[in-house]
Amino acid sequence: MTDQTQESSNFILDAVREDLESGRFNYVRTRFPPEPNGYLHIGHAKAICIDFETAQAFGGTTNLRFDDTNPVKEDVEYVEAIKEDIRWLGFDWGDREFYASDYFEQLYEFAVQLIKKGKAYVCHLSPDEIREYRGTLTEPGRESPYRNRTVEENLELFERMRKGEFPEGACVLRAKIDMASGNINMRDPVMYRIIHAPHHRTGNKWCIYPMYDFAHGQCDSIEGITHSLCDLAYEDHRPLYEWFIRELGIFPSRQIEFARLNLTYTILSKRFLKQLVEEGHVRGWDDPRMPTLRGMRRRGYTPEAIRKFISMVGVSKKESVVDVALLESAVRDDLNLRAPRVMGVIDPVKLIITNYPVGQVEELEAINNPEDPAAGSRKVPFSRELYIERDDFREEPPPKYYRLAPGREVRLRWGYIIKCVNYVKDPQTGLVSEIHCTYDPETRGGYAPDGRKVQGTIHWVSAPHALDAEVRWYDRLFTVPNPNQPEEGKTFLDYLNPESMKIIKGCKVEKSLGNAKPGDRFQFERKGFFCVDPDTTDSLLVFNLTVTLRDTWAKIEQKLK
RNA sequence: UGGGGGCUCGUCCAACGGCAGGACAGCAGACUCUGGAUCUGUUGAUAGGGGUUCGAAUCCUCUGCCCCCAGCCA
Repeated sequence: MTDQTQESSNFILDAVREDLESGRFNYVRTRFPPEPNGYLHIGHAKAICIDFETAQAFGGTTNLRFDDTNPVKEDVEYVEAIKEDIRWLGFDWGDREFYASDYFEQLYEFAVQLIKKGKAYVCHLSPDEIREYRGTLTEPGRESPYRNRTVEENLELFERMRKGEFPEGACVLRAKIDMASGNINMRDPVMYRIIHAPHHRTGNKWCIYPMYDFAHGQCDSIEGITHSLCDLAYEDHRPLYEWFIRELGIFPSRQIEFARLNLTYTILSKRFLKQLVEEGHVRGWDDPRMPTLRGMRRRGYTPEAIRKFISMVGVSKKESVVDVALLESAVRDDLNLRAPRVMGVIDPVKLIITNYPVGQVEELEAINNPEDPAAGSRKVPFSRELYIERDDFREEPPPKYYRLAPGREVRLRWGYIIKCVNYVKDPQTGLVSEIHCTYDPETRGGYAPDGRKVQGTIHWVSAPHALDAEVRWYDRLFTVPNPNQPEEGKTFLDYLNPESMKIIKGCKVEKSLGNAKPGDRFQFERKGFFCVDPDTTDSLLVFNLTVTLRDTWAKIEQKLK
């Protein structure tokens, strides 16, 4: 019992604990800092969980801070979407919602402070020249000719930058650090650049904007963030993060980096996801095949399942690719406990019970969720004509197949035991078009009073009562585990799975689904978990396949081949 | 040939000088009115060499491999 709840620790939690014990900090505050330039995906969910849960573990709080320092890439549309997704995931930042742009004035003052200390200067080198002066990975850079201007001159120039006296690209403010540093980030990094573009929050108030490096750490510090948890990509930036804080003499937030999430059979790069949407490879940011939180939500994944998955993945500094099967397992595990069961026939074939009275209808009782007695039961209509799954009947059953076949018995879930006496084929297509069975009236509810064993149980719907439905059957978006590493001459697009979505029309589902609402989740017995899509109309139910059930028979059948 | 990181079952994560463990996946079985769920069992790993130590995945050292950094993006 207790081993089950064993507290899962990780290197970040360890570090925070040490900081508290050593007195480096006496409280914990983290932040989740998205740039409002796109939609959140499962990779962000990892960061969100780590940020919020690390703070929670020590009774601390987490700020939501939009890193809006580049007006040309950002939009309010995204801030609303991001907030919505974080809330959906189940995290609450209370009133601690901030924007880097809230601190533009303060940041400007910090810059002035550094200029006065002789630690920053205005540089007129062009972008190309800056790159050239920066040196290479193996050669040191050279100092800018503008590096040793007087404080007064720098102060004046920087003020004129702010006033808009220069066009974009004319000059930048740089930190004066070390052009020979092995760490390229320390070779006089740009602190401010000129962008004559309106900002989604500050409008036209500013035309100079701080770079990430000059904004992030200072914002952390201003907000009293103790632990600034971020991507491994920023490891190289930590010396700079600490340099600014030290030179400014402000609150010393601590940056700790962890490995970002990668998942098999998908991509999590914002740029590539955008390409999928814009080139029409998927139907939008909320396409159920997308690894975005909106996509997963529409697909039917629950926030609980996603959080569970993130906790199962763990936290480390090792770059890794997590098997998407782990995610699917978390989703099944969660849905298994909460999704009501219903009967839905994806690929229907007509079944006629020849000895059942024409016109007779019975209401049979079906349990809603065997995992949850509180879910109760419902009545499902039964009649002479049913639909069953085409795959649940074989003219010539393979070994170990224990569904319906000529002369064989099978149980209709919650119904009767039936026996196949005949079947008819469509001469045109060669497909079975009708299956004729007799039922055993003694077996109502599925129980055999004589104790005879009936191995197979199949799902069904009453033909005259069934509702029409469209099912969108999803598979992996890509055909290979790691589309991020294409072969020579290929791109991730070459690995798109052409069968990632199959639209199946003509499905038949039980009557009780008539009042299902978009977002409702069900288990179609023996098939999988499905979620009602917002495309559903009064006349047509549309379901998304969330995830299939484990299919042992499919494995057996595979082996037989 | 600069700087910063990383290498433990197929995958992800533990083990913090003391029996290499868990989850997912796989395999085998039990049970079952979902070939679901559940339960049981099981396969399977410390990158390599040297050293310290009673004892090393863990400490030291050498080697190898992988990732990141040369935006006026974040």
